[in-house]
Amino acid sequence: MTRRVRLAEVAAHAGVSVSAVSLVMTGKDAGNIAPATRDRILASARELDYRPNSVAQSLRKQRSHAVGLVTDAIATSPFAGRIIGGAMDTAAERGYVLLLFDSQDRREEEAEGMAELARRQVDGFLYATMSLVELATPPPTTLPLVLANCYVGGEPTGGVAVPAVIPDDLEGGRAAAEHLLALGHRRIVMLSAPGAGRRSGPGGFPIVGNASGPLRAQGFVAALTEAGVARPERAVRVCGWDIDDGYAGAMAVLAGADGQALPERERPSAIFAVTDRSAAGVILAAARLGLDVPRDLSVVGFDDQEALAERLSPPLTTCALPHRAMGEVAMSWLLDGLATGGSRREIVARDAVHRLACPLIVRSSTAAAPTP
Amino acid sequence: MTRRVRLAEVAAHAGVSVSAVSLVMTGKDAGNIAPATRDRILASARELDYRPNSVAQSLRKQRSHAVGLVTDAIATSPFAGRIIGGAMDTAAERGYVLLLFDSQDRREEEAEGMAELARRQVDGFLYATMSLVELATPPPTTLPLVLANCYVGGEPTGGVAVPAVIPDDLEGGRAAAEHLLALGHRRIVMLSAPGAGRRSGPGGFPIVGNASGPLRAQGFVAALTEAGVARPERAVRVCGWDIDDGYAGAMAVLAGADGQALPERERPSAIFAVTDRSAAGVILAAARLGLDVPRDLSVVGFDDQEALAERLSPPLTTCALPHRAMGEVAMSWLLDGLATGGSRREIVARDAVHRLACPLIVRSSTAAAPTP
DNA sequence: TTGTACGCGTTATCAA
DNA sequence: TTGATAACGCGTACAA
Repeated sequence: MTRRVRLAEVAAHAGVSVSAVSLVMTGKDAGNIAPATRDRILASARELDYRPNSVAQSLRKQRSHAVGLVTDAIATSPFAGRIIGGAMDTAAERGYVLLLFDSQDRREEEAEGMAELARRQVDGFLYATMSLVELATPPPTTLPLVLANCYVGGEPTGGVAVPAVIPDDLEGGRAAAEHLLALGHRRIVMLSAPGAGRRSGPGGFPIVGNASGPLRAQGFVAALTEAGVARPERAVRVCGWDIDDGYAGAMAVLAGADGQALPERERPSAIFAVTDRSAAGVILAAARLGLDVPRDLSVVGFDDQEALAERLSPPLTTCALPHRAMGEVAMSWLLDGLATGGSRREIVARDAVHRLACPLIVRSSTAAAPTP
Repeated sequence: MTRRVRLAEVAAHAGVSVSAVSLVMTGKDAGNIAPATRDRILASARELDYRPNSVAQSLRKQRSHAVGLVTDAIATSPFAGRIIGGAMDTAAERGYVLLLFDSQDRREEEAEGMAELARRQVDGFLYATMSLVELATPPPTTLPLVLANCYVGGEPTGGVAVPAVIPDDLEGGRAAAEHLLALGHRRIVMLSAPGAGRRSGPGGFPIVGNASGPLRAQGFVAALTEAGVARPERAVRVCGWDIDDGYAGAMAVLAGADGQALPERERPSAIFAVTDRSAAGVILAAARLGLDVPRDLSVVGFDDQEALAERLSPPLTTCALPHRAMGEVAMSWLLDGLATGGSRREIVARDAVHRLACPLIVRSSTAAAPTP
């Protein structure tokens, strides 16, 4: 165990004062320290393997260069962890480190978790959620704050909005629908998922609920409406987020009471599933019914979930959630704000909520509609 | 923005000395501070909302009560993030906070990432990997260290082994096989995955590779051998980890050259897939072939992956990877070690590598073998 | 029982 | 161009 080397030891080793070493280590030596002295100090530092103690630096400079990463379940979620990757890389690039607090959906613990991190003198917070949710109230902190994958609904609290970076689920839904329409599909069903249900733990700040299902459906309906499809709202069925939900939904739509596939004209030629998992259920249902994807049925998913969308048989056409980009952009905003003074208001000076595109990834689960 | 309150301000407010406040705040007031004074101090602290500055505490006490959580891709992985959950809860319970560094599989960055955290004065490290891997060399640090979901292969370096907590994949594989055998299956195929391929980035420490596939296969073969099944090694096919791998593997085993399902006696009555994802592919293949699960084919997976195993149609019988427990146990070891002196040797005093059971979760994808 | 003084490792100010 | 010294906020021996 190599002992920790203090700055003072480097000074002694090089035969100079601590301030000289400090100036050199912080790069403020230009015009202050003779090059020869500088080199001697650097040599000593290297030889002793000196590493500045950032705890002491934080105390002295009143800046920790650490930010709190607070998440609801993201560190344990199937795929949204990419937000962490983006945030971490961006932070590391700029010399920041991440203090993690994941409430694992016990929202009432978030307040004390954030308080603990504040006690640790984090310079600001990134608050990220597993799925797109509307928060009824901002996370409880007075430190600089940026949201990722969530946003504060309603009117700005106290006149100051909380900056947020979220995916553009609505446009994603529209893109998915337009892709199918362009392929000639007209009998299209969307398997959606329930929207906002108000939730909140005791002592936790309230959230309004998952918002992405309805948004995707809204974009879907808009596209169908513009294409002149009659009564597109009826094409939306509210099922759920998971494989079994997609399976059940597809069965209900594709099969008759006898459990056999309906005749081609009576069943949809394409299904837009609200998640890749749901789409996996659809593909499974199609297989059970003897329907070939994409010949008999086109399927579009949403999320571009790792190890799923690309690996299905056939590989799934889907809308990619820009998780990594959300992490990067949100962290950039936060650090920019910290650099230029740190007041939350300055961060907000940009758009309060910024939407990132969900690009459509076309794979093999979609094909032209059968010609009538 | 409520200004930060220092201990000195509390002292002034309560009309006492700083040391009195300090004694009370650290709980060392018994027999030192008059109860009345104590209450006055507590009242002032509450009123001013005083929070001890842990940066200053760390500097003074030379302990940060922070540990570095270093991961290869875990924060961004489909399911292994449960390790983080377990580690975080255990740490929080004991007043520790987590500094996150995720290399996102860029192993050459781990050394400098850990160095940065060491600079931040973390008291120790938890090193966790996404999948069970054998490391050729321990992560580069002299601080107390515990591994989760990975272990250092070969002889202990420098005479001191690195403590590790890993899943017992071998016993899991055995349990899966025994479950199928108990159901009367004899024609069982395992769809395994390739094992250790030596990897390493420039400057990164080498790892030997993923070890769980071969271990699961080894347990599987052992069970079959004990049951008297002939040539069980031939029952293992090396495919891959993902849905498409399982799909292809199942097709190869269940279907003939014409793409139709083989007659019952010529195909396996049960398939053990190396992961739940692979098992999903198997189920999909069975559906395409018109085979019913579990009537015509029993399927067992491995991992108990969230939002997958339980949500498949039918819900999947599988071996649960004890991710959360690994995080908890590994963190407990680390913190115990830190408490009792902190030398790595003391942590090792327990077993160097501890294997956690992978309990079999029986759901609906397995049933008795068809009677001959 | 309370208060004083010093140290933790660093940076910033100011004098030499 | 350098070096001594005072903070940063807290913990703790030791003196009062």
